[in-house]
Amino acid sequence: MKSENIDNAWSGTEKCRQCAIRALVLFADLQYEDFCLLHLPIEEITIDAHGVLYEAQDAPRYLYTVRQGLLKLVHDLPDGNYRVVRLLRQGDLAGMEALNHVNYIQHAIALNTTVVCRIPVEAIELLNRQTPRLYRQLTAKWQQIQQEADIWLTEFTVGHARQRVAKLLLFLAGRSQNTSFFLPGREDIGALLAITTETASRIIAEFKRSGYLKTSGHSATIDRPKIERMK
Amino acid sequence: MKSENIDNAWSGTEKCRQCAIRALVLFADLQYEDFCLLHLPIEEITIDAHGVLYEAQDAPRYLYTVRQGLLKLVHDLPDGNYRVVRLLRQGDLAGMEALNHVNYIQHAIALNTTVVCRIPVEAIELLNRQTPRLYRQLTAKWQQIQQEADIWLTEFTVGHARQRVAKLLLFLAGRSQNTSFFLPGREDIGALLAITTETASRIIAEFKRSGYLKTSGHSATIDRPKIERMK
DNA sequence: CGGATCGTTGACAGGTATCAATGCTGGTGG
DNA sequence: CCACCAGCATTGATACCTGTCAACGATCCG
Repeated sequence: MKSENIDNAWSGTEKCRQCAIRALVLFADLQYEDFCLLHLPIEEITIDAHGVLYEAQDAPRYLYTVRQGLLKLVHDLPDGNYRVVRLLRQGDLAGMEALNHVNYIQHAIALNTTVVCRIPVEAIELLNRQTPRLYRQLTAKWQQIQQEADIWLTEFTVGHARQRVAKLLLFLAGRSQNTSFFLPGREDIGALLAITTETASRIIAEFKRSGYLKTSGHSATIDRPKIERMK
Repeated sequence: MKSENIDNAWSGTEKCRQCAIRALVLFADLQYEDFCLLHLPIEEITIDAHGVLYEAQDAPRYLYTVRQGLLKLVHDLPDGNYRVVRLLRQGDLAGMEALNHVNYIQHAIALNTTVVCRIPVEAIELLNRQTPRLYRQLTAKWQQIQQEADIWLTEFTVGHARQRVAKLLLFLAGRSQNTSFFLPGREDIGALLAITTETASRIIAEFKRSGYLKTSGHSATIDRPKIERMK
């Protein structure tokens, strides 16, 4: 389920400096001498679909940067159901609770094959003590999370089920044109939008019949203008 | 609408040190010498019900600590409706976006008479450069906001309208027993729970008829066990 | 006192949840 | 390689809930 490619500290650090998505992530502002302070290993971890990155109540020892793939943050409900409270993709951070030594609040589960960088909390804390340049990125990430949570609340929990599904599809399709994206299972779509699995299925099926959406396995493409009009 | 009691920097600083809710807020960890670094005025502002603390798109120059009262963060929707994305009360922070020099995202509006401390962003930034002791509180607050947003999402947007109203009442009543609390107008309740004003009204009225809820103006008390059972 | 705003209630239509049955498909083992 | 199975997706029937539109009562404030 979880296959780790372990690098030693040095090569991990070196990889961080050369990271293709560095601008997106935590270490964007760091300079050469800052990287030299990183003595704890940052590991790149690959998780298969349905694999668990961490569970709620796990000891919060790591912070994760998503390099590829899609993760869901799952909040269990007392009645046995669950709600997906966020989707994480390239450049997003998972497990920031760890920085406050609070247990993880939700489960982080991969929807498709996902690659993350696992950063020990102590590495962040150490770096924070030595250089001020990390804080800006940290607070920026926090605020981004907050902002996205608010958008989530106003986009995905308001209006009729058809409109919510349309918005979700646009979110999943992202900014890229004509490229395919990962379409979650109907149960997850339901948990994302606070609708039932059956309703999610009906609407997805309807979109497919109308030609607004084409799928092949979990890969999908949309007719963007048509979907936009349903919002 | 907005009545300001302006203190000069020194007395404001002195008041911060002696603040009754200091443990709840940003300056909990600060020591005497840290307070001496505060050269910018922190003002205490009183806002009447329906008063506006700030509006989305306002220049983000201040951060606010809620000392008393209740604020709603309002997100306008394209269709002219609005959604309340958070409620702020004693010890909460409003306008943390300002720390990242991002315009305020929502409107902050008082539900009842509210007292806040207005802290200039530069004061925070200055303090951050001089002492590391503020960061822990700041990140703790960010994380609290994130966590509450997720709880909001799972509590207030899931289940039937009756259950949502029950959860909201429990939230508003807080931990205190038998004390009255502020009950927002039906339109706000609707915007909080993603239900219509009419549905909110029906359910509140039903709770009142059942004796689970007693109101007098905007002041209310609940029969906690009964309400708990409706969740 | 009167008007404006807010809260309550009714009737009805439409949407969604629920329960249940039937297709579909990818993966497994013979 | 194929048959089979388990899990997922789809679809139908129905009841219930909520949104919508509309009217009326209550309350606050000038």
